[in-house]
Amino acid sequence: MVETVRDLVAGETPEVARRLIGCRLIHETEEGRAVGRIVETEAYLSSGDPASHSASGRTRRNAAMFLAPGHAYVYLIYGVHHCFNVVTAAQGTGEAVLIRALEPLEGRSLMAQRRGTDRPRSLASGPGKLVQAMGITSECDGVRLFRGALRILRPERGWAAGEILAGPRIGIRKARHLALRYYQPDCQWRSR
DNA sequence: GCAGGGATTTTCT
DNA sequence: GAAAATCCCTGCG
Repeated sequence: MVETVRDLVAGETPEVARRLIGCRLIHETEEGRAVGRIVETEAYLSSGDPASHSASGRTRRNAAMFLAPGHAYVYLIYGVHHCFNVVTAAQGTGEAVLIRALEPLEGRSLMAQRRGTDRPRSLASGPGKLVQAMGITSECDGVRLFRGALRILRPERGWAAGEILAGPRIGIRKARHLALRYYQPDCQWRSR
């Protein structure tokens, strides 16, 4: 039985990706507090996964991916957007779970302000969107997600996940045959 | 509703 | 030189 977030993120990465669905991501800043429920994730592994940033070793960008489980890995993609990951596996391994979409729970007006839109479905339905909505920046790269301003909470007591499916990851060319994306088919808040 | 293209950093070939 | 774990705007139906 998983009791804490620390336990949760220390397991096998694909299993962690599945278990993060339903957990909440919270960020408290001077602007206010924003909370979202994780509804879509992707696992990135350290071996047999050429799509993973850790596939060709450690660089300055991916260094946080090699920290202990429960750290954040935030990186810039396409030179424009940032993506948020939860580091998994043992320190030095290089595995993580990309958070792809959130259901906005608290601070929706703050999210709308940060996103520049009032459309609820556009607030956090994509990895770049949720980073913007939550006010996550590159300064969050490498922070621990247990007790700080940015942290993960387990699902509320009594909350139950619906059906969770695994399928190909989005936006990659390599390793398309691996079913490492986890999502709820009936969820209106996922990216697609 | 859908296709196409631009923005712009990091890394690898 | 090109591709990449993306998003938004435009143009066209």
